Amino acid sequence: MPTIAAVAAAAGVSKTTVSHVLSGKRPVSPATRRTVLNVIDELGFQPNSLAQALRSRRTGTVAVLVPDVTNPFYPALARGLQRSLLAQDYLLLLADVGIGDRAVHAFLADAVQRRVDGIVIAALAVTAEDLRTVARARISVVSVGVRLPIDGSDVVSSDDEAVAFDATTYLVNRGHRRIANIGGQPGTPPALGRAKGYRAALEHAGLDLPDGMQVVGDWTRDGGERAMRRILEHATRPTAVFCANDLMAIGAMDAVIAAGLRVPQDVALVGVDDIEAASLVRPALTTMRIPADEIGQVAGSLLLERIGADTAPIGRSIRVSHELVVRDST
Amino acid sequence: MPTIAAVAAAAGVSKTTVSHVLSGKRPVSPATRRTVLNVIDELGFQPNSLAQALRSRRTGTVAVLVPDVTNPFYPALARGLQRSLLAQDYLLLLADVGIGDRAVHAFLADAVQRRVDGIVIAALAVTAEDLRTVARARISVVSVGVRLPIDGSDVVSSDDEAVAFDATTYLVNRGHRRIANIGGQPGTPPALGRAKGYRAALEHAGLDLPDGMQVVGDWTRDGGERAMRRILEHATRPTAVFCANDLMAIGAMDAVIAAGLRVPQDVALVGVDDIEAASLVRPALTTMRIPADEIGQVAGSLLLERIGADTAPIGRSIRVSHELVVRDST
DNA sequence: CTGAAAGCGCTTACAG
DNA sequence: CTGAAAGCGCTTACAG
Repeated sequence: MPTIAAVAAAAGVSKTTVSHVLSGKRPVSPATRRTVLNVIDELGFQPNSLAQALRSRRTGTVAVLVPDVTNPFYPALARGLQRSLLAQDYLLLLADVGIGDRAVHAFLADAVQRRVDGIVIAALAVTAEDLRTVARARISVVSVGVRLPIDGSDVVSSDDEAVAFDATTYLVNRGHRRIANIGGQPGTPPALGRAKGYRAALEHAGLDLPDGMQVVGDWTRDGGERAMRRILEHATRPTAVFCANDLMAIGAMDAVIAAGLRVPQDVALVGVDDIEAASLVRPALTTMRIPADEIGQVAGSLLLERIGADTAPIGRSIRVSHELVVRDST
Repeated sequence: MPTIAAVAAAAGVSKTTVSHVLSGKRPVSPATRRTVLNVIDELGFQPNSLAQALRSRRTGTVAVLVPDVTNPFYPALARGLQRSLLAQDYLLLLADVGIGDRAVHAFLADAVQRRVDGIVIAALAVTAEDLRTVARARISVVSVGVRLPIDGSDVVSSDDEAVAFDATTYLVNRGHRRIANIGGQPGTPPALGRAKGYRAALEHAGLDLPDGMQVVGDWTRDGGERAMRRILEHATRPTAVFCANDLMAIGAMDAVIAAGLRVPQDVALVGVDDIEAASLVRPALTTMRIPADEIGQVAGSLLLERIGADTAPIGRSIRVSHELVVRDST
C-alpha cells in the first residue's frame, strides 16, 4: 500500500502538504491541491487510519456492548445508534456480551486498549471496578437502562418503574386481582425497576403481593417459559402476568398454551418492548412499547456531544416515553 | 494513560523487555517478569492497540457488512461469526449497510483504511470496482451468499437454486399447479439463484411459468406485502406462493389475510430462513431453514484460516444444508 | 502558501 | 537473558 510519503514524492511536495490537502486544515494552492489529488487517485492511496488515530488521538470508533444480539430490541437499538454516529463518520465495534466466556470486563478492557472514542453499554451489569480503566482513559460513556457507577456518565432509558406500574395497573383496571410477575435476571439493569413498579402498582391498588407469584426469568423466551411453568405449579393460578420483556412473555405464552390453558381467558399476558414478534404471535401480545431505535439514536447524540465537549461531563439522564399497545393477550 | 516507556522506567528495564513480557515472544527471567507485571498492575497500564497494530500490522478487527440488522437472520449470523472470531481475540466492526446513504463502497473503503484483518460481506451487491482497494490491501474476504469478484475469495452459502427448487417442488407435490414467486431484490445475491430454482422446479414439473406471477420484493416484510397485493390483483389467483425469505412471506401473509383470504386454504405460503418469527406467526410459516448461526461460524473459520495463511488464497466454497420445516401455512 | 522535524506508542531485527 | 535504535504512517507545532 502506498504511504503519504510516496504520494508526496510523486507529487513533488512535502508530506505536510499532502496531509493538509487530505484534512483541509490549512489552505493549499489550487494547483498543488489538484496535483496531489491526482497522484492520490493514480496510486490508489488510502490513508492508514491507525497512524492517523495514533497521532490525532481519535479513532472514529464507538464500542457497543449488548447482552444478546438475537433479542430484536438490540439490533433496533444498534440501528438507531449507527444512524446518529454515521453522520460523524463513526463506526461501531459490536460486542455481543452474552456469547462465549468473555465478560463485560474483558470487552471493556479491549475497548480501552483500542482507544475507542466512546462506549455505549446497554442493559448490562457493570461494576465500578470494570469502569475504572474506562474512566482513567477518559472515554465517554453512555449507558442504556440504568446509570453506571462512573462519574457523570449519561444514561438514556425508559422509566422502568413507570413502565411496570402502568402495565400492571392496566391489568388491575381490567379487573385482575391475582397478578403474577416474571422479572428480568436479577442484577441486570431494568430488572429491578420493573419489579419495583409491579409491586408499587399492586400496593397502589390495595392488592397483596400474591405468594410465589413473583419469579425471575433471564430475559429469554426459554427463561419466560420456565418461569411460567413454575407459576402454574401453584394451586391457585394467577389470572394475569406482567412479564418484564416480550421475549419472556412469548415464552410464558408457550407455557400457558402447553398447559392447556387459554390466553387471555385463563391467563392474560403483558410484555414490554414491542418487538416485532409481539404482533406476530397469536394471540397478539399486549405490551408496553419502548422505542429501541430512538434510544439508540439518543444515546448516539449524547455520546457525540460528550466526545466533542471540552468541559467536564454532566451526567445527563434522558427518559424516553413508553406507550401501552393493547392487542389480544389481555 | 501510562505508556510502555513509563512502565519500563518504573521497573528499571528496557521497553524491549516490557514488550516481551507482554507478548511472551522471548523468554524473560522470572524475577524481572514479576517486577514488570507488578508495575503494570500498579500503573494500570493498558497497551495501546493502535500503536501495536501500526507496527505489527495486525488490528485484530474484522469488518462485517450486512444489509439489514433488523432482519433476524443477520444478528444470528453475526453471533456465529463472533463465536468463531472471539476465540482468536478478534472484534467485530459492524456495518448496517441498509442504513444511511453510505454505500457498500464507502464502508469497504473505511475498512481498508482501518486495516482490518478480514471482511465478511453478507448478501450484498458488490462490484469488482468496490473490491479493488480491498484486494490491493490484501485483506482476506469471505462472502456469504454468492462468490464475489475478487481473486480466490471464499464463499459460504446455501445452495440457493436447490433451496428454491425444493421449496417449489414441495408445493407441486402438495398438488399446487399455479404457483407464484416473490423474489428478492434484483441484484442482491441470493435473489437470482432462488428465482432460477423456482423456475426450474416449475419446468421440471411440466408447469408453465404463470403470467405476472413472478414479482420481486426487497427482502422486507413491507416489500412482501406490496408484492403479494400486486399478485392478488390478477384475475386468477395463485394457490401457492414461494417467497424468497421469511420476512417477505410474513408480509405476503399480511396481504392475503387483509384481502379476506385464508392461508393455506386459499393461498399457501412458503418462506426461506426459518427466523424465529416464522414459528410465531399464525398460521405458522412453512419454510426452508437456512442455518444463519452456522453460516456465521463457518465464515469466521474460513476467515481465520485465510488470515493465518501465508499461501495464496484458494477460493473455497462451502455449502450449508437447508431443510424444509413444514408448519401450517401450506 | 509550504516544509523539516519531532513524536504518537508500540514491535522487532540486530547485537551482545 | 537483555537493550539501543530504527521504524510503522501519520499529524502538528514551529518556522519561513
